[in-house]
Amino acid sequence: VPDVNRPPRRIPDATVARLPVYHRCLLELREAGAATVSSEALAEQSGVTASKVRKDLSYLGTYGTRGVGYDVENLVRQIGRELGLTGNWPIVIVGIGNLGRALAAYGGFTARGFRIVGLLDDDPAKHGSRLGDHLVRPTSALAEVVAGDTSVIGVIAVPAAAAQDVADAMVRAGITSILSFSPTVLAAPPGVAVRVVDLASELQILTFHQHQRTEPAA
Amino acid sequence: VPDVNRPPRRIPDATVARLPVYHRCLLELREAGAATVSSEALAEQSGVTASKVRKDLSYLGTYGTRGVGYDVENLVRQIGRELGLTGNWPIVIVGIGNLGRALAAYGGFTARGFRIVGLLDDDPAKHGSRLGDHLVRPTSALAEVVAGDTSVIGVIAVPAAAAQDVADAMVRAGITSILSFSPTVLAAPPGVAVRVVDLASELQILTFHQHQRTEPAA
DNA sequence: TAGATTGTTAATCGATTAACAATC
DNA sequence: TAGATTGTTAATCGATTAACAATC
Repeated sequence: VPDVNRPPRRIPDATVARLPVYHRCLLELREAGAATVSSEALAEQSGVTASKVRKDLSYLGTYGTRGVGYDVENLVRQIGRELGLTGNWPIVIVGIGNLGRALAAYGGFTARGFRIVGLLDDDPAKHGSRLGDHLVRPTSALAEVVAGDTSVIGVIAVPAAAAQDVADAMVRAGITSILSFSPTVLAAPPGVAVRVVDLASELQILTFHQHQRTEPAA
Repeated sequence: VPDVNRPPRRIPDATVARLPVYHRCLLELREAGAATVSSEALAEQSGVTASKVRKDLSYLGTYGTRGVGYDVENLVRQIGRELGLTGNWPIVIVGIGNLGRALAAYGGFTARGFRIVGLLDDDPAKHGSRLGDHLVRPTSALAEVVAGDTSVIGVIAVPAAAAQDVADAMVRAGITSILSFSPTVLAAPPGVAVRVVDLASELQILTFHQHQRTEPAA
């Protein structure tokens, strides 16, 4: 009887955050016809160190071959499996303003395995307007759109003042993964994963460094 | 002669990334009429721990009062000063597709002290079209728009395949801070700060956790 | 004075890095 | 076999946390 191999499957957050980058680079490498890739080459393309690449990949399993490198096709599959990239994640976007419209039309989501299942907004003037394959519907349709499918990912692009209400409604509808572009902290119960991308904060982090460089002797 | 106070002005990256959040919360608190705030209250509103708030703020200086808390007005000013928020950072957006248009119209940039000085795109069909106060111009106008002003922040929203070329052009034009929404790693010389926000990667990090929860015994 | 809350310390935790034995 | 490259170790670095003396 072979030993039941129970790997300590605890992948560090920092590693998880880099897996999508590796995945993207590997897709490009495959596209370019590469059969194998070394940690050195993948590191170069991903903008990290080779040491980091090897350590990160070692958390997933032993997929490399010493003296050779990693099989591109296999590594794409393994990282995709780890990230749960089944190629078919439903997303619902709430808030069809400038940003929501841009997200709805963004080809990058479709290309990376996501499909929109609903576009919601509470402005009656927007209801019924068509965006791609979808009609804009009221936010109250959230439960209907999700329909108990806990794999649906909620995307929030409403003004900050409305974001918490939308997040609450998403949680009530059974959503457990939320990506918000509203510049405000969101509270959510333990089982719900929330990521906030604040575009202005990203710029402000840049101004900090710029400011440090231009006025070094503050 | 008073001792020349030379504080070890090295602020950790993790702290810098949180300063915009504190700043935003403090603006809200000020709006709500709060004169002072405790680390506990600011932590609650910022979604972090009180210990973290105090440690972070201690890197900036000694701005709190024991037994009382922090003066909201003063803390807004101090964090703003640290981030270099002069209320007038010029940004140029290259790539006026869905996302670029949304960014150009995004009120959050204006509200947080940024102003657009140029909208550029290499599609001739877009040239001359008006977006807010600006006409869309060819990317070749970059040097002219920047005009040697190294405080200009470059925002990239072109397809991944074109992003490195745009980044190179920005660097040539004298830009030293770049925020890219193109899903690709960007190479830049040492003095140039680059941040990449990859929208699809953000979703993929969520699918990892979702996948872990739904298929715990992989 | 008594109660509240900061600023800082020290311990812990997690992430990065360099080095190299293992091995293809 | 010789050269290349992984997987892993151990050291280092940076960030978080809890605790509490200082002090308003």
